Order: sequence, then structure tokens, then C-alpha cells
Amino acid sequence: MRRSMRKQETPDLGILASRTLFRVQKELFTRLAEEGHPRLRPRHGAVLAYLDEEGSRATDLAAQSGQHKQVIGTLVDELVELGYVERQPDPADRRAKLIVPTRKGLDQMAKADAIMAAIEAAHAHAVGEEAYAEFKRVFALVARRPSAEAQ
Amino acid sequence: MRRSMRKQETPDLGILASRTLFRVQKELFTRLAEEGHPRLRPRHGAVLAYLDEEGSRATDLAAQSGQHKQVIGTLVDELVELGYVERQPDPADRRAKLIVPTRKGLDQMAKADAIMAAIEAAHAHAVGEEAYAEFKRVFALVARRPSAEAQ
DNA sequence: AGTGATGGTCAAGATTAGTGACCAATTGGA
DNA sequence: TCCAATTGGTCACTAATCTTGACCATCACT
Repeated sequence: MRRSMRKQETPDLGILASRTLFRVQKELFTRLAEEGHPRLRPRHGAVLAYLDEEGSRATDLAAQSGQHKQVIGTLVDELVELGYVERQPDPADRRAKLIVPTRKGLDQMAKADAIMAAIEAAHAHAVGEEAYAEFKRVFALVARRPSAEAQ
Repeated sequence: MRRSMRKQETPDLGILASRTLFRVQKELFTRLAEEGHPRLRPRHGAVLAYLDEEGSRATDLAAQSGQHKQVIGTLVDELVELGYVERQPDPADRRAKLIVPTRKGLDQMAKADAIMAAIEAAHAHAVGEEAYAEFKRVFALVARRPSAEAQ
């Protein structure tokens, strides 16, 4: 049997992860566009996905999303331009600035969370609620586990 | 509780997929570099991951990897340059060219498959063989499922 | 022969990623 | 109080990556 066929039938973890990621991204942003947020690109998710309602620091967003600070900086520039967030001084540290969602940003965050929940609910319905819950449990472990080299 | 904390503790499918993808990629290419393939970038995976020992057409690689033909073309250029593949005329269709792995390419393919297997074996060992097998089974369904909108 | 579809490349653009240097404010000691 | 090391953030630049449209040769089918 051909290698390409084997990979189709029993894809490895990397292939499954990349297929899932791109599919989820595509669906999420398609739906967001339909629901009044057409200018957002998947890239902006690095900020919006981890943003707190009360505001977050750029450094924290960088750490959580795994992006460089620079990237966060330019994304925030764009999101400010699009009206999703504002930069405010951080009262706790005068070096820092808080990235705070506007009303539009809060709307996006709520909708994005709802869409993701709907996507997952559809998967759960298709494969079975219990099976999906167990899948998520193990996935969380796998995603968190340090690289295999560390063992 | 803060949204960013919730996302940390119960990440959604997209976050899990992206963490897993980047971690796996990083480990795979780090190890490949150690094992004699230092010039390869994750990008090249779109070709090498799906390449058949007998050779594959660019169009097939594009379809399987989800990349545009263009991208495959430039990747193949680079892989030819690096000595991993050759372009050969396809005896079955004079328009087409077969992308055929060289000896070096075959070595890379074998090592990459072995490394991926080792990464997965480590995960399976950590979470339990049965649990991991079930995880993979459900993951394959989720990754294959058409977007939730289709239901 | 003639038409539409397919395999592949060329060219140009927009988007995204990664670097090093830099400044201002904070922290923790001497 | 003052200094050095650290941290939060931006600027400027380069490389890598993705996306599109146009184009030619060949094929499949009439």
C-alpha cells in the first residue's frame, strides 16, 4: 500500500492537528464574518482569543498565544484601527498598557466563544457526548505534555 | 474567573489543535535536524509528508496537504535544490511530472515517520495505550468531519 | 480537428514571521 | 539614594509564506 494512502487512512498526530486547526479556523472566521465581523483574520485570534474583558497586557497575550511581542503589537494596531480594542495605561505599571476590548470587541469575543462552542457541540453530537468529552480530556493532556524528548 | 484563565484550563478545540501542531512540528524538525536533515523547514512537510516512495504528482500533493499548486511548486524547487527529490516525467501523462524522492529523501521519510511514531508512543505511554487509541479514533473523526455548518 | 478540463509554471501582491536595537519604567540590592 | 539587571513595549528591517490571475502544454472527449 502506498504511503500517501496510509497517511490518509491513519493520519499521524501532526496531520490531524493541522487539519483540525485549519478547518476550525476557517469555519470560525466565516461565521464571524456573517455575524458582523468581516474584517477579522485568523491572525487576530492571537489577541482576541485570550483577551480578558477587563483588559490584558501585550506581554501576557504574547505568552499565551506563543507569538512574539512584536506580532501582538501590530495585531493590536490593526484591532485598534478596526475598533475592537483600545490601549489604556495600566494603573499598576506605568511601562505597561492594557489592551481593553471595546463594546465591539466584547461582542466579537462573545460570538467567537459561542461559535466555538457550537462547533464542538456538533462534533460531540456526531461522535457521542461521552466519547467527545473523553477525547477532549486526553487532548488537553497531549497538548500540554512537554515534548517527548523530555521523558 | 477571567476569560484568559478559563481558556488556559479548558482550552477549545482550536487552541488544542494549534498547540499540538506547533509542538509536534517543532519536535519533529528538531530531531530531523539532529539526524542529518538540518536544512528542512516545517513547510517542506507539505511535500515530504505525503510523498510516495514511487513518486507523486504535484497536484496530488497539493490536494492532500491542502496547499495551492504554487506552493508545492516552490517547495519542490527547494527540495530539489537540497537533494531530497527529483522531477521526472510521468510516463502516464506527458503534462505531468512525478516528484520522486532521492535516496536522501527516502531516508528523511523513514526517519520522519519513525520520529512521529515515537512522539505518539510517548504520548500513549503517558496517558495510557487504550485511552490514546480511543483519542486517535475520535480525533480522526473530528478531523474528517465536514464543518459543523453542514449539518 | 475542436472544446473544455487538467497539470504545471510565471509573476506579482499581500500577509505573516523573526531579528536586533532601543527607550522608559520597575525591581532589588548595595 | 543610586545603580544594575529586568521587564513592557515600540521601531525598523528582512525573510518567509500565502494568495491570485494569467498562461501554456497536454489530455479526454466529441
